[in-house]
Amino acid sequence: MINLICVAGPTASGKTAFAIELAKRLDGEIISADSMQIYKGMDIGTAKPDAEEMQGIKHYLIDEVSPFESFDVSVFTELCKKYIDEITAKGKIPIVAGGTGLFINSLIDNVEFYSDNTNEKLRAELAEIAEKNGNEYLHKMLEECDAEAAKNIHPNNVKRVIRAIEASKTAGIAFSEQKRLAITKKSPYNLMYFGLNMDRALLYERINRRVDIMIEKGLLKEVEKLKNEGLDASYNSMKGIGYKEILKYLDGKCSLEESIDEIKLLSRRYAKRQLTWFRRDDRICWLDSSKGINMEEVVKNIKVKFNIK
RNA sequence: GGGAGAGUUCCCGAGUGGCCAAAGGGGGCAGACUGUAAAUCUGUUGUCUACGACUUCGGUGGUCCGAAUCCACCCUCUCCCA
Repeated sequence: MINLICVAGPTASGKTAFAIELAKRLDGEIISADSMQIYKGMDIGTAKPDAEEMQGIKHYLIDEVSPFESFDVSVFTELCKKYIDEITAKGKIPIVAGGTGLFINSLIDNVEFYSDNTNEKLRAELAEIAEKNGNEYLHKMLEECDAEAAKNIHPNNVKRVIRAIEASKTAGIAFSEQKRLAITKKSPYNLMYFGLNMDRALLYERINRRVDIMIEKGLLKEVEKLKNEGLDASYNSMKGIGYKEILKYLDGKCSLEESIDEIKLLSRRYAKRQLTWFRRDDRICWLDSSKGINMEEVVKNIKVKFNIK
C-alpha cells in the first residue's frame, strides 16, 4: 500500500496552507487536485500559491498545461499517479490537495477510464440533435442504448445525456456498465483523507473577501492578458469562476461591480457543491479550519496510520 | 401646508372578493455527479402533532357567507406643488 494524504474541502477553506504545513512537518510534497490551477498564467483567480506561500515545498500539477489546451479527469489521474510514485520513490509523502472532487475520487477510488469512449464529432452531433428536437428526444435516444443511465440522468442535463450516449455508442458497451467496470480494481492507497470546513456564514464571508483581494491583486490585468493572448469564453480554462465574469466585463457586457458580485455568488455556490460532493465520503476526517487545527495531533494520527517514525 | 402614488412571504415583484400559503425571478438550503467538473443538472423554500390544521400580504376597526384584494381611520415611504 502506498501512503497518501488527501486534503479536500470547499474553496477558501484553507486547503493550501494546511497542505503546506503538513508537507513541512512530514517531509511531503504536494500535488494539486484543482481543475483550474493546472493552467499556466491563471494565478490570481485560481488563488494559486506563490513561491513564498509554498515555503520551498515542491508542488505538482500547478501550471501543468496551457490555457489553450483542454484537460480532463483521465489525464489528471494518470499524471497524479505518476507523481505519487515519484514522490514515494524519493521517500517523501505525497499530499494531494484540492477542491475538485471528481479528480480526487477518480484517483483514490482507482477509477480506470475506458481507453476509447470519446468521440468529439458524435458529441457535437448529439448536441445539435438536442438543440433541434429537444431534451426529451435526446433522452429517449439514451434510453435505447443505456436504459439504466437514462433512469439516472435527468433529461435536462443535456451534457450528461450526450456523454452517456457518446460513451455507449463509441465503446459499444452501455455507459453504466463501463462505470461499473471502471471501479473493479482495489485502491492501492493507504489513505489519510482530511476535509476542511467551517461555519457556513464564515466561509461565505471569507469567499467574498477573497474575491475583493483578487481584484486588488490585479485579476483584471490577468484576465486582460489572457484575453489579449487570444483566449475567449469558449476555452475550458476561461470557464473558471472569476475568468468568465471578468471577460464579460472586458467585453462590455456588464459593469465591473456586477461582474465582481457574480464571481462572489458563483464562488459561494461552488463551495456548496463541493461540500455536497465531499460530505458523502465517510473516509474524510473533517477539521474546522477556522478554529485553529491542532497540527501536532493531526501529524501524530498520520504517523500512526502510516506506521512511520 | 396642498396634491399624486406606494406599503405582499428572506429580497425583488405579480396578484384587485372565493380556484391564494399567494405567479415569476433572485437569494438561501438540500441533492445528483466517472473523460468540459470552478462545469452540468435536480428538488425545496410560512408554521405544525403535516392527503389535514394553523398563522401571514404596514396597523386597527368594519362590510361580506367569504378579503392580500372593498370601506374608514392611523402609521411609514416616494414623487409633485408650496
